[in-house]
Amino acid sequence: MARGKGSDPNNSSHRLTAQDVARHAGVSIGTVSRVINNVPGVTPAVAQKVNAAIAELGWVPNVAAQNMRTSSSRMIGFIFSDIRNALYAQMTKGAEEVLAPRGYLLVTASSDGNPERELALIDLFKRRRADGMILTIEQENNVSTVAAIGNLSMPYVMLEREVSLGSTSVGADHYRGTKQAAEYLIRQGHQRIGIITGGQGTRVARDRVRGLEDAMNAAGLEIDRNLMRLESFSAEYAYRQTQELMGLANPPTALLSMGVRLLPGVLEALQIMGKSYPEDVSLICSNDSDIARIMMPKITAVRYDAMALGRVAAESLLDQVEGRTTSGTPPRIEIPTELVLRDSCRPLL
Amino acid sequence: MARGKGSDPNNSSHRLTAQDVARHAGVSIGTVSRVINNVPGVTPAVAQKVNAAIAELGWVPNVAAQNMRTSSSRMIGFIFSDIRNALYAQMTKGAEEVLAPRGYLLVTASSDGNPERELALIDLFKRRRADGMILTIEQENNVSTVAAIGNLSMPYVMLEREVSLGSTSVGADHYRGTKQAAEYLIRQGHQRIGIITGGQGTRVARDRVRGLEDAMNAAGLEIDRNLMRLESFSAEYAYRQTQELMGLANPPTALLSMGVRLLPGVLEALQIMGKSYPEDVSLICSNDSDIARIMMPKITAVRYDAMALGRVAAESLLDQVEGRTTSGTPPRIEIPTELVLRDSCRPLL
DNA sequence: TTGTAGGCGTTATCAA
DNA sequence: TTGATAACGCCTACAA
Repeated sequence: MARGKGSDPNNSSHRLTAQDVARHAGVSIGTVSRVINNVPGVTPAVAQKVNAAIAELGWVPNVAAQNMRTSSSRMIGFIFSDIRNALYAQMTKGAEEVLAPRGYLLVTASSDGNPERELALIDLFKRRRADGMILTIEQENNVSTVAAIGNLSMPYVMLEREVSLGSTSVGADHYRGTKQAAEYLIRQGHQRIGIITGGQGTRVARDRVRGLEDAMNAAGLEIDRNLMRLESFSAEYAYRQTQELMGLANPPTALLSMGVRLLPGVLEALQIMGKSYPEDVSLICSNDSDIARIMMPKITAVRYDAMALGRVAAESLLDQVEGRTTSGTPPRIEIPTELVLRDSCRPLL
Repeated sequence: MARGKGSDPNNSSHRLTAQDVARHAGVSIGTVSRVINNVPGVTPAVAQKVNAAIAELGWVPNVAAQNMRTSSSRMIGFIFSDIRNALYAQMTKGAEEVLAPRGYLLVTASSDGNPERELALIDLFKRRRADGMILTIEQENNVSTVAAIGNLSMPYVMLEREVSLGSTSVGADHYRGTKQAAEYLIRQGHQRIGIITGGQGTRVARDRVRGLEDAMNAAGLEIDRNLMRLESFSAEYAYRQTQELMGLANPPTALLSMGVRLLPGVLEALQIMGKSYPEDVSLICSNDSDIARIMMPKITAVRYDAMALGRVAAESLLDQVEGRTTSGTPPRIEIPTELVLRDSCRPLL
């Protein structure tokens, strides 16, 4: 079943090689190789013959053999927690868009955020002789993970993560994004701003918290640590923390939901408590999503281009892989964020 | 940058091979091979020595060489339109969950629904000597695509698609899912049921339309073809068609939104027209999603397990790859659907 | 411009 | 049980 016999005319049971093509075309194997690799200096007529033979026999070069000879797999590994997270799917699409046209195979692998699995995946891509890797690990400070990365003998790029190894890192400007969101709320008179986010031990989380703090400090407002819930990106976490925050004697008047998967949890919690936004609490989310656009009222969002993140990471990685690393390669590349104003915030003034 | 020197102690500039390990362990290269492949019959003490040498040198076998020798890549290709579609991300995760533990690498590739790109991707996986493929092509009746699939000399499984080549196909039971949804609406007194969906030329679309038709016929209701909008899965399409349908002199009293990406378009159209559900129109969507659960009122949905789809496809494919194909392999495997009742439908009686 | 032949790093067969 | 050695299919000097 589903095991065709191919379109091989002289259907011998032996797998086709360049040698067969050479024989069929009446040339040598070297010429076949030159033709398929576009090595200049082959007589057009000969190339013609070879291509005809290739087409007629239906031969495809054995990539394993090519890889072995050239010791390059033309394969890039991309490790993250879970492809079902829309963010990673978008990054994957972006990376694929730059890698595929250049002949590289992008291979993604989900770690479920498990550090041991991350180690195993890094090892996997080493065995598979990937030409490079894009890494979005769970914790930037996990010793064994960082050690494994440090031992990597291939180029890599950290995506939305940063380790102290001097490696190139690509990420969105969450600092500015969060600061801008907070400033917008503060301008509307909010003084108690809650934040729910995850990614502890990553630059993403640090940048967001710092953005909020800097905005508060600049406005001379007091920071209430109890309004910061920083332990997870899951919807369930958002659900519980929203209930806790809104149940406080002195609840926040505005809430920052920073992380794609959090918003459904926040909304569900508000619904079950009979609270509504922006009346009971002003709401800003990150990243932008269908939900933010569709909900009534529509939800103000910190938006950034996740596909660009993947694209830029891939480009930067290829620069390293192909040895184009311009002397002053920036160790950090930032993708801008944008505050999309909608109807989920209420002025308190 | 990001180019470690590895943990290789005797840091020679030459890449490690099994030969180096053999020398270091004082055995022959054949023994090294036997150890890493767990070939029975190696003296434990010798295996010990070899493993120590491997660890000390930090050697990892060259997969390209292994692939070439064994002519197996332990790689499975998965082609679909776009990884950003949540459905494909879920299928990918499901497939990865069965393939990874068994040592197979899952490689996904987005075709953007472009038949030419599908052809190129099929060719790509042939060159890369994939051990098998999971295919979710755009049109089941595209001659060149089907020809390419027919010429495949490797096992494959069609996922949510079906071609007349006798190949195994895995899919959700959209027929029953849609029929059940329609019956539920009919029981509530609806007689004019609109449907928006895409995937023309795929079994998915045929099954859905047939499900609706059978339910209508069984109830002795007349089918209005003008209420069927079957051309695309995009949100924009849903947006336009919803407006058209609801703007009809005699609009549908219920609407089936069959396709993950359609719902936001439907909702946006209703909002802009100042219509609301279930008052102005009853609504059922497929697949279930955060949006369906979070919107107020919550939206009744045809749910199915997309990860299971990926899992089952991968298992069925491995059965073929590893030659386990039980004589009576079912050519079609169906994943059940379930109607999740919520608050988006209004009885007309 | 084209042919020849060595070697890439494994696995697997055959002896020892 | 272990060692030597011939493939696997291609690329690439080097020769012709």
